[in-house]
This record gives sequence, C-alpha cells and structure tokens, in this order.
Amino acid sequence: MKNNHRKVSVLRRSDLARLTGCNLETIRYYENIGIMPDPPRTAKNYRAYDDTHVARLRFVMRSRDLGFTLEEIRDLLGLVDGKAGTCADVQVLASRHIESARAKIVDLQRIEQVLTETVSQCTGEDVPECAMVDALQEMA
Amino acid sequence: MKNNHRKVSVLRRSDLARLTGCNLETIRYYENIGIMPDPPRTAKNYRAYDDTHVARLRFVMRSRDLGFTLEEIRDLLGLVDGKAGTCADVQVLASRHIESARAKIVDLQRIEQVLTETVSQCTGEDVPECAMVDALQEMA
DNA sequence: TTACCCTCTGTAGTTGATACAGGCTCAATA
DNA sequence: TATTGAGCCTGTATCAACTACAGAGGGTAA
Repeated sequence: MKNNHRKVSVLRRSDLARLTGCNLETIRYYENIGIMPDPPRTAKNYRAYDDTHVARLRFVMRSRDLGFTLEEIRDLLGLVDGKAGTCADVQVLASRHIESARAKIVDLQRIEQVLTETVSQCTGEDVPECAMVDALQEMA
Repeated sequence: MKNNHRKVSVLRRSDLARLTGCNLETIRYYENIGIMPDPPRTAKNYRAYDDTHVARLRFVMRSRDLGFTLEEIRDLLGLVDGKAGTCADVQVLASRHIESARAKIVDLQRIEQVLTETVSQCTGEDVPECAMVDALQEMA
C-alpha cells in the first residue's frame, strides 16, 4: 500500500482532494482565505490532514453545492465552531437562499417555456427566416 | 427638466444605467467586450444612446439574471441580430440554451428542496443548536 | 468665479477559483 | 547507486464578470 511508509491516518493534500472531490489547488486557496485551518506540517513541511479536515471540507463543498457564498459558508462554519450565531441566524440565512432559488426557478421556467414553444415553430430549414429570432426580440 | 439642454431622446450613460438598472461601469465593460455596440458620440465625446440600446441592455440583464454566461448571451444576441445564419442553425443554438435552462432548473429545484426540508426542522430559537447545521454536517 | 456634478480614459481590485513555474522530497527501478 | 517520475512546496498569473478609482476635462447654477 502506498501509505505504508507514512504515519497512520495522516493525509496529504492529494488525499484530502481525493476523499472530498475538491480540487487540489482549491484546498490551498481555502486555507489562504481562512475557510480551512492551517494544518499541522510534517518535518519536511508537508501538510498533514486528518478526519476532521475531511469532515470540514465536505461541509464546505456541500454548502457550496447548495449555492452559499464563501462568506455565508464562513458564517455557517462560525456556528459549527460555536463561535457565533444561533439557530435563528442560520434560519434567516437559509430562508433568504430558498427565496432566491425559487425566484430563479420561476424565471427559468418562463424562459424555458418560451424558448421551447418558439423553437417548435422553427422550420429547421436552410433559410435565414426564423420564428425564434422574432420571439427573442419581443422578449427583450 | 434636466434634459432640456440635450437633444430629445439622446441618453447618456447614466440615463441608460438608470433605465435598465445596470451598473454604470458595467455598461462600459459590456461595450469593451462587444456585448453592447460602440454607441455614437456627441461632439464632446459623450456616449449617445437611444431606445435600441435600452432594449438590448435589458435583454442582456434579464439573460444574466437567469444565469446565462456572457458567452451564451453573446450567442443569444447573435440570434437576435440575425447573424447566426439559417433557421436550422438557430434551432440548434436555441435547443442548446433550452437544455442549459432545464439543467439549471433541476439544480435549483434540488437546492430549494434540500434547504426547505432542512430549514423546516430549525427551531428558529436563540440557541446555538441548529438542525440546518447538523444536516449539513451529516450530508457532508 | 467657485462649486459641484457629470463624463471620459486607463487601470486596479474583487470573488472564487484554477493553472503554472521553479524548487524540494521521496519511493521505486535500472 | 543513480536516476527517473511522481508528488509536495511556494508564489504568482490567469480567468469570468464585474466594480471602483484616479486624474483630466465638460456643463451648469449660485
């Protein structure tokens, strides 16, 4: 096994990347901006991660997938760390996010409908006249 | 009226910004990258916009709100300008945009669902324990 | 005339990454 | 043992899509 000559449970940056699906460089970026803590280092200055880092980075990635900004994630992490905030704060943050997601869905559904209806009227022929173009003009 | 000493229907950059809700600097940015055309200039080198610029910028902003990239918006504008070629070409391009819109809807619906389910378990109280945070940690 | 706001240009900063250059370190193989 | 080749380190550059600023000129009103 590749890890045989390393201390048990010590993860390198590439291990953390593999275990979380996070890009290798992004890990360093998160460290730079304080989203991830500065990890302990080996004698040769290699970053040495453990399970807690895996859990934290997964939390960050999950939140990011859900569309939270890094600033919002910073706030969520603050709560996880018990440094600041209450359940009420989190609720406000999440509710705001739900509203913005719903608004975007409505908008997208409308444009999807218009585009679908209109493209169905395209002849698909090799001619310059097109119903699609007319419809887009009116939408704008 | 402020506009008394300017030619009727000539809009300055700030007018265009006000009428569309677009940031003043962003207008110049869109001009630089070719999303908005270089407008005619007054004798004193001021940009002179008209209704067509308002319509075009509104189209751009709405597309942007819906999560289209500037590259995609460039394509959409190509359709509007009739530069995209034949009806068949337009159909292909439009179908791709429909797919992209549908994919965004699916993503947003997933986000909305997860957030809604989870936030409904928040007590909303002034305490540091929060179901939202627990869920984010477990999902991670 | 002074004050103040508007416009112009080029350029720098922002967010959230991602990529690259130029050195070390390390394990395996010829 | 020497040498590959991968993987790690750092700093810095690049990207999209803006946003802001500095410094110069223009326009109007008290």
